[in-house]
Amino acid sequence: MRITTWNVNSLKVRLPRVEEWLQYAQPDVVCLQETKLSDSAFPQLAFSALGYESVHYGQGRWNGVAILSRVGIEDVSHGFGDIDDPYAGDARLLAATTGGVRVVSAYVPNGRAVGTEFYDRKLAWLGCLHDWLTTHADPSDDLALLGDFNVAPEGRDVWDPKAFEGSTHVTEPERAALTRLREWGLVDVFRRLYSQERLFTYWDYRAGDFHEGRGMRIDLAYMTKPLAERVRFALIDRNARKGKQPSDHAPMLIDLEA
DNA sequence: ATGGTAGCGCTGCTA
Repeated sequence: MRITTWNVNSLKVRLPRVEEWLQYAQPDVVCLQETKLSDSAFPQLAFSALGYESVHYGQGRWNGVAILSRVGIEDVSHGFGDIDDPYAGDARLLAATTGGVRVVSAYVPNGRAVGTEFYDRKLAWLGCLHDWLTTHADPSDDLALLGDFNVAPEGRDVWDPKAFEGSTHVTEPERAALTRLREWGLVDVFRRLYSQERLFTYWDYRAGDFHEGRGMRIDLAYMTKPLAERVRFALIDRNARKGKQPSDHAPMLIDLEA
């Protein structure tokens, strides 16, 4: 089973590229972030025509998450449920069971700048994600949490650690929030396969960052240990960041045996 | 070179 994640930065603009990508990448499951659509504007029929069931959780304009699957979708839920969401009103979390796996598509708040209320609420949101996992899942489950985490887990996950000093995405509290997720029972399955630097998923549109190699690895696949044991291959599809009207993020593919 | 681009939507915000 091929499970994937992609921050598309507007599904309205990106739909032709997503359709093309579905046909050559042949994913079984796709987690999307930043669709920037309302549920009523979500192009369910376009995906259906390509053989995918889909579910979407969106408010329009900003945020928005979706899950596509060609192996069935059941037990859909969105948001943190009973847990008080520090970004209430934003559509940032969607879960569904597909192909025997509990799949979660997540769009972690950006945080804007250290010391702002947005940064504080980003940390709180990551705490809620941990609490939601501990109350809705078990480390022995086959669970995959994929999405745009807006945190680079380590120094090797940014093009130049010195350039990021004092910035969001690399601070100790953000990294500690991710460590807490892993300590509950999740594995960064891409990093487990590849230890080298410069394996990025995001490049700012500005200043030629993509072509200059100035990126970050902030789109992650966190899987419970039973599922992580089934990972056979992983890839960041940098080709999808090239050409006309790309997203600023590249999609990531994870192949599971059986 | 003290910046730059993209998307939303119509003025400036968000990333």
